Amino acid sequence: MTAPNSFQSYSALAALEPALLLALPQMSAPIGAVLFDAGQPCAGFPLVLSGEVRVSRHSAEGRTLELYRVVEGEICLVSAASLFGHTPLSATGIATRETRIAMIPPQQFYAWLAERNFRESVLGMFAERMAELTSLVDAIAFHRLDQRLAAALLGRGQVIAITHQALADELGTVREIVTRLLRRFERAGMVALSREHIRLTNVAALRGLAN
Amino acid sequence: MTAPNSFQSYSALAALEPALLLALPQMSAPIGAVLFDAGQPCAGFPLVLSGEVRVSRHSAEGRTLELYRVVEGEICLVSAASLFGHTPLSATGIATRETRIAMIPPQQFYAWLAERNFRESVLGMFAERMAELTSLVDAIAFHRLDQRLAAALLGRGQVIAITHQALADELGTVREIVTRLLRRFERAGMVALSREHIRLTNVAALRGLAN
DNA sequence: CGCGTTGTGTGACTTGAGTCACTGACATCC
DNA sequence: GGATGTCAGTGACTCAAGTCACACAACGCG
Repeated sequence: MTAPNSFQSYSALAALEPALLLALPQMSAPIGAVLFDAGQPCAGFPLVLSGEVRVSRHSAEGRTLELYRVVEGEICLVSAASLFGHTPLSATGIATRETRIAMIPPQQFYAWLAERNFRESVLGMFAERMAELTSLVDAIAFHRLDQRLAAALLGRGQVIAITHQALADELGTVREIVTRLLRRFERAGMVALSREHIRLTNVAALRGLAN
Repeated sequence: MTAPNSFQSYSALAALEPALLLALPQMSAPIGAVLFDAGQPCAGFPLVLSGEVRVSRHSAEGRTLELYRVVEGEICLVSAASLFGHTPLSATGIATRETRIAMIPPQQFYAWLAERNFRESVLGMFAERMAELTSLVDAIAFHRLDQRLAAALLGRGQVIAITHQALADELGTVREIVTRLLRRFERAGMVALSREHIRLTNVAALRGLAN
């Protein structure tokens, strides 16, 4: 099922020998599978060939906060940092759907970093992720949850299929709060709610709230 | 005043030609000087030769949250990320005291990244900082302010000379809250307070609170 | 020494967020 | 078509954190 060009969404890999890429160990994971966990050493640099990985931190009380998601062609900040510093992983990666990844073993990864093309591409994507993480810090520290929820709803199309619990896990809060805020949005005419579905009825207002 | 070995606290630079290092532009900044600001392009990779730089985000309401500090021998995560990605800086850097820095111009920085020694050292420090930033996210999202304040007090010696406002700026909160929490700590026998000074009287209890 | 500046302490009040304990609504699978 | 599990909605309550508006002490300078 893995076509020779499964890697083509990674520009970082463009200049590398295709045979080397095909020799990389691959694995597929079902929805919900834990691909790596905070505290563990990093097994290698993951390339998402298909599917999606959710990277998050978990609190002692069972709450969850999403740091970012990785889809085909993107890199994982936490894995990269862990490899760079030979330090344990600082977050957990879970497949949000059936996901296929290839792993670049650590030694291979270090060697490829010597290649200008690979390095600059990886570091470039790395930097984007860093900026996102910094905005996340800022959002959590300075913005109210309704603003963050509004922001989370935007850019996913008109109709969003998601449970309130899943939104709570993204935002680092609990289900009841998401429900309450969504109902407030609904009363304000910004969204229409139904089981597992949120339809945006006033995108401008949501955008205004999100700033 | 810049001895030829001002760079020696940077192991990343050990293998580089000393003449190149001495040719780097240097500047000194007084306490409170803004060395770089969020949104600007990054002027180069700063090496702190002496002094200290505080890197923080600022909210619209005038609150401040410290991301990390850079002293001699350390690197600046935000500057590095900005250079890697050719993206604007995502935070602001301010000298906390008289500070002397050397700037590695962007082109020079990219060139040196090709050197294995420089690259691995820079990326290694980068990774440590990333892990700290991830813990910060987690702390803000999941921990109460008293816990974070307790943590902020530890590891600075028995007697800390700082204003409540400065602590508030580190934690991303306001002065009154810090005052209130510190008084609570005092009543619980954990600290003794006096103008601009906090003396830790029960480190174990503070550590317990901080987890 | 007097006086402005800076740093602290506090009380009253507001509000955002989380917890608890339920009630239903819907979905689907024997 | 009842039984079961997942989602969603809600009211009552608690609490952490922030805001406002002060009072006042210590400092340091002319």
